[in-house]
Amino acid sequence: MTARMTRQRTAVVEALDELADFRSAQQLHEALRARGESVGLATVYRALQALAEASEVDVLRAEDGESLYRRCARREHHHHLVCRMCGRTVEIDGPTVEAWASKVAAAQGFDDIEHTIELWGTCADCRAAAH
Amino acid sequence: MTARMTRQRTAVVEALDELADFRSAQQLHEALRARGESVGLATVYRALQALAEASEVDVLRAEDGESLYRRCARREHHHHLVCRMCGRTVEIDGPTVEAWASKVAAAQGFDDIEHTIELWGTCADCRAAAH
DNA sequence: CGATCTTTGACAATCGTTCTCAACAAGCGT
DNA sequence: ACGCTTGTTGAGAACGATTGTCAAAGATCG
Ligand SMILES: [Zn+2]
Ligand SMILES: [Zn+2]
Ligand SMILES: [Zn+2]
Ligand SMILES: [Zn+2]
Repeated sequence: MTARMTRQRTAVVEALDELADFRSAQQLHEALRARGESVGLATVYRALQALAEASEVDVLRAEDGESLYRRCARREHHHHLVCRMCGRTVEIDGPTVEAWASKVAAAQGFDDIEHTIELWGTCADCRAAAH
Repeated sequence: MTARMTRQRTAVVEALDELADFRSAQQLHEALRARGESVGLATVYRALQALAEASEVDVLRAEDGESLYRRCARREHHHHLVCRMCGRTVEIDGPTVEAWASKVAAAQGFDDIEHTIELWGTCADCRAAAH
């Protein structure tokens, strides 16, 4: 009933901290394997899922539908500007947008409102690399 | 080289118009079958893909990753407030948000900026139905 | 009508993600 | 340190949405 601390779980968290940007489960699995800290793929998925439920990591969907995970600095609600190519991420605050979203939704009689606000682009480095 | 008008393609467009709200490819396929206008599932996917490329339909991803399609009234850029349960959709304009999004992204040196802004909720009818 | 050339559809294949379940190991009380 | 209990792991199967394959069907045009 209590969450147990295992080698695998700490390894996943370490990999997230080390990589810093939004990464897919498979990328993390590969990174762990490369470092010698082998962890089963299913276990990586389970760890990320648990971390997401505990709000320890943020999850977002890439354009192709793959889930990307990141350990953000703030625990509070925020959004992201993400590089499509390398995953580089900037955390974004949008007080105006938050207010706008809830007002618009309420005006239409909708409940249990959630919003998805993400910005995608190509970061300066990736633009340079593409020459 | 030219797009041909076929029974299947017009059937898909008709189903979209009739259903009005965001629907998955499989839901549309089922709706067509129910009406007797049988169309292959792969064909439904191909038709939706073509329509999306031509900006004739909007596509968005449900929380479970499934793609949902809708024939919106406006062709111009806009966003959506969607009922999680029944797919009921309200088209949303957000001039403030548009300005905010491009300013924030540019300030970070990102290029080719796109944004995802979608609102999810439970519509009045679905809330009532859940009694 | 006939030739051309896109489109269709049943089915296989892909791919991210979840499930299964026997082997394993944390945490705990002794 | 030693078992017990019970959550956790991992290899592989299963899943589900989507896409690829390719021979047969049909839209368009002269
Ligand atoms: Zn980049
Ligand atoms: Zn729309
Ligand atoms: Zn509803
Ligand atoms: Zn917009």
